[in-house]
Amino acid sequence: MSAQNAEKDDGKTTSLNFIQAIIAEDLRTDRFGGRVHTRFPPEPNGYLHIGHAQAICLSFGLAEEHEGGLYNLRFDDTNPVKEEEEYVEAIKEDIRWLGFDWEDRLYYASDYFEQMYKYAVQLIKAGKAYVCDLTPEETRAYRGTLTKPGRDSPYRNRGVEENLDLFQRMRAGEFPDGTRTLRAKIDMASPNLNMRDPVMYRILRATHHRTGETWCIYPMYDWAHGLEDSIEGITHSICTLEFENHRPLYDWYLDELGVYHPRQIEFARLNLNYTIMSKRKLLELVEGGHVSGWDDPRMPTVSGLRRRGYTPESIREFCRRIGVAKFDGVREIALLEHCLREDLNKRAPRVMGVLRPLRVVIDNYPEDQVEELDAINNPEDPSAGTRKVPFSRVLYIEQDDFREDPPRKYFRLAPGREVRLRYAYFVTCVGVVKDEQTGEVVELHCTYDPATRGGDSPDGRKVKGTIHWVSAAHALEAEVRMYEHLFSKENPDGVEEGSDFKSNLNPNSLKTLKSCRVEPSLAGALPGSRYQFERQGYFCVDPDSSESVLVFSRTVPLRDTWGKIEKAQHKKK
RNA sequence: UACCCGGUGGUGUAAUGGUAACACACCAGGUUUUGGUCCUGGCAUUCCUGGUUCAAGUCCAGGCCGGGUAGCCA
Repeated sequence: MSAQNAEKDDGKTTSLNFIQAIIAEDLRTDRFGGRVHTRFPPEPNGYLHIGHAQAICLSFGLAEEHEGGLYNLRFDDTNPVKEEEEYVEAIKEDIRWLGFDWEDRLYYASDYFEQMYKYAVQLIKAGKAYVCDLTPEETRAYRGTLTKPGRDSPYRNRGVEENLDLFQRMRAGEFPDGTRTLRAKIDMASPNLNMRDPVMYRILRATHHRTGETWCIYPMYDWAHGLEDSIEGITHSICTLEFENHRPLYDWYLDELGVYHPRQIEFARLNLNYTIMSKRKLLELVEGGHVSGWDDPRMPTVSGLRRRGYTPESIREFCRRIGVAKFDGVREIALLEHCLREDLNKRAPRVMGVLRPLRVVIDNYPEDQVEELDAINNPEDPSAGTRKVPFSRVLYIEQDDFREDPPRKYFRLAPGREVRLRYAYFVTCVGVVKDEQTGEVVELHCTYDPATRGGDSPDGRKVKGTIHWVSAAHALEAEVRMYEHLFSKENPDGVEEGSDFKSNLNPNSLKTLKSCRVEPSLAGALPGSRYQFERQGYFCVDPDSSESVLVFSRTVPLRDTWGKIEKAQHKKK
């Protein structure tokens, strides 16, 4: 066994991803005293999405898989103009829902502001930081460009005493916003622009959600982040690829200060096809009314996925399967949906629900008779047991399950054809009633074979199709929201000149079906509960449900082999 | 035009100098009281050119292609 491979309980050797390999190496060389301690550091300026979920699963998972490993939740609240308490609570709820427990290790960057200030003073005293009076515009001009080196600020060589005095007065609120900054004295000619005397503190008067008006100077990300990691004793600070260019600065600050030095490791953030992940664009969808809110079931937010009916287990499994790398590729949402179906198949109780009802009268079934038929709750889980479903003379079936003129390979109901009503009887279509004006099929007449009760034919006669149904007199009315991908293009950002991602919004991403009928066992179903509507998909009770109306979201449809056949037939024509 | 980082089937991930594998997707078949699940099979891969080596996806050099970086955002 290689030193970089780990042995699991089952004795199988599993390969390590590149981060696990780094950690294994650090453990081997005793770089951090045998510890593994990670963190997830969200800025409380928006809701978490599936990309954050991956980052959480990664960072927290890395700690969980090591004996004694720990993980922190830390709010990186260094920019009061964007951050709000509301987001803090939402983020905590989402992470808990995903199944992680940070115990008592909840931290805020703002808790370290005083310590950070002291560290800044230390750097000034060491001649490694200075107060700069350049305006933001001048600062930009002095920085140079990607190909041209920058120029030293005229304030770069102020004396230590003057810097100390000015910095203290910045904190005391003597200067207007934006008039001065504290900068690290590094190298204005560095090919890495992050090293061209980066700003450490800016003057900013804003009410901070935790520290209120205590501060009018706030630390910049690069200065703050490594200190936060250092103070908390983080060993491996996992972040996304765009911070790779910042790592030299992360290291520089910690080295100059001579403090405990965690290791920053970058990975490729999650991209999903048919999905956008940018906070800014998601916000635009919310504010533009293109979705109902951050928790709209079409949103890739954790709260949206939750409302859609996703299970935390399926999301964690997805994050496990996509792995982690430095290659910035695009994952297929089909894999997420596969993980979802796999989970729901095992646990979701089956029920019958008719989305687009078509009335069926069983001509030879007694007028007032009602039978309670046995139905299996979950064929994948015998312990889920059975339930009773009422059957009577007038039923509803799915409009899609009848064709007056059935195409090849269509196994469902058609004039003269016999099919099985699931858990009930074999029925044969003997009559079709149409609307005289529109020609639309409005009612079917069938006969049933009493010998086939429960769905088995004693004479061994076969039917090609089994369809679902509900008893008209017993069914509950329900609203069902049929969701599809929010975008109709794999890459929503791929657009013509002059147009933007919103032009790729899928006009069919939500279709609301108002007069659906579901079996009576669903009475009182609680928001958040998930079901499989047989032959159709997985559905979740929406919080919009009330005593009087059940509202379901379609979480994900079942695989649809017939749909594929039909599509292929259309193509041929 | 500077620096940093990448490049393995359609998609993503593995192979850690020694038979290029796994999952999803797709296609075909079987089982089935869900056209679901499950089972079987198929498809198809190391960016290019050199070099080192008995042996290179892996190491080296050069090229090509892609991404990131010029906030007092994170």
